[in-house]
Amino acid sequence: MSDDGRRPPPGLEDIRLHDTRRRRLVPLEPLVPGHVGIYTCGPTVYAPQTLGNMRSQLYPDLLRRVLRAAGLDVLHVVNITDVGHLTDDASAGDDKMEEAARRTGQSAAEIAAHWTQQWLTDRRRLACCEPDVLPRAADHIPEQIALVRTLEAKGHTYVIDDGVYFDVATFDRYAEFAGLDLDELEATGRVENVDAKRHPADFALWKRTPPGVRRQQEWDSPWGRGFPGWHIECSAMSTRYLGTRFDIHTGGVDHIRVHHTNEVAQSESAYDVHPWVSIWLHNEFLELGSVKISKSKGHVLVVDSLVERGIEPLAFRYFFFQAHYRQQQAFSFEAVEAAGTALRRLVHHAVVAREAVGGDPTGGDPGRCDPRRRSFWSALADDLNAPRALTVVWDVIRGAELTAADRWSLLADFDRALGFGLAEATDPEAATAAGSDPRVDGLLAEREAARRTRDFTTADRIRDDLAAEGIEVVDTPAGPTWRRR
RNA sequence: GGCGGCGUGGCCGAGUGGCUCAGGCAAGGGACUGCAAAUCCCUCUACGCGGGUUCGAUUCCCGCCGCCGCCUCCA
Repeated sequence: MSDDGRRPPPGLEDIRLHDTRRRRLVPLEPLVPGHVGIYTCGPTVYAPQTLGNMRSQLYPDLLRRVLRAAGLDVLHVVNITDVGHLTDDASAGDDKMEEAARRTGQSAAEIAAHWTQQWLTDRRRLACCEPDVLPRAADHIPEQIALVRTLEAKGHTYVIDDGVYFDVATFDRYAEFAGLDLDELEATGRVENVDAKRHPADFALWKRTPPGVRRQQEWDSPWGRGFPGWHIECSAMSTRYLGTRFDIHTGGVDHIRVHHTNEVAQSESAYDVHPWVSIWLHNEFLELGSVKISKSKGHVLVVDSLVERGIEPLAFRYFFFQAHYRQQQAFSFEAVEAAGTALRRLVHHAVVAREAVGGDPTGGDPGRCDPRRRSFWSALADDLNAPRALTVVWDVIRGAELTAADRWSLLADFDRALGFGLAEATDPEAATAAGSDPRVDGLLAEREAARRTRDFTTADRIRDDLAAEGIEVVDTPAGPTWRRR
């Protein structure tokens, strides 16, 4: 799986990433040399995951690909939240899964299974590598209870009717991670929402099921029947698979303030570690703009929204690469279509080069290839600067001095990060071979006859008719060919 | 209100104190074609506004305007 034993390609010797905690670029220094653990906040599976959500899957995928290309042994954990994610922080808030079950009449388990599958399918359609571990919160209840007990034993919790809460006053660094002002937070007047909580920022570790209520998802615990709070699952599951300290934690910017702040508080309090996570990565949002309007009509923007418009999912992957992950990116169908056009051309040129050298990626002149290899990988080593990496791709495609061997050796190498599947791709511009459809062959022969007699009216009519059914006629010196559009 | 970010050519978007400052898409011109398509070549348009620092700012500083995000669940 990994590129063990390989030297990193030129430009990828020193990887720097933007750490949210330190608010600057920092060098990647794995806790265990040669190995990197990544924890990615995955979906809460009560609803479809939007294209915006998928952005926070795409950049960890790019990250893991880059790290593997660098010769590191990567363990990528992506969690599935199938319990405990509250609709609201107040005691009135309910579990999202439970609420979805009530709303749809399906069981929480059915809902979770369905949306988990949909999400995995969408990930694959965007060419994201399968996670190495895909832990589900509901499968890790004992770990979560154990962690709450540890926190309780160390005096970081208190119990109220509603459940067990983390006492942020017991963790000095609470405000540090997100640059919070706790006094300010206290003064903002959310007090009426927090009931018996000692501080507005205190958060649920375990929620008790009220007397007389029966939940679909509930477990016995030292604090009574109930379910775990949302934040505790990430601390518990990351520890289970990556240890009490690990290298990289990813998520969306929206998580910095609450979710990740709380994860840090729990984990550093329970394990007496600091920093718990070496590097925190957060992606900015996809800017939906006017598309938001359609969301209120009940249409959410998902991978299938693209497919319905005839846009292939991989176009969105290319679109994602066009902007830096820490920058908001303006979404529009037109922009993704444009990305799709660019990708189609990219694949075309890659396949032409690949065929020309019989698929052998080991050719290429070092004098011409190495500088470009360095440019590409050093762009990605610089906090995953995919837009800059793409410019190298186009330089490789357009560069007149490059041979097919140069091109394919470079593009095959680059595709380890890009993930467009260039080694297996078929040429999107390729013509369909004669003989594959007798009817089309017949029409083309008819058209050729018309062309020979310079009866272009007839010839063009035949071409137009074929175009109307999605068949594009392509004339070549060797005769006409065609392809479906 | 607090915190953070952003405003670049028709669109999406990199980047930089000066060196012809990306790349893609679109558009225009040319080659090729009977005409197209695809491909190739060429071209165009830029750094929100006002000050300041500087020999020189799109890039640094200040102010203003506009946009977005987080602060409640959210990727």
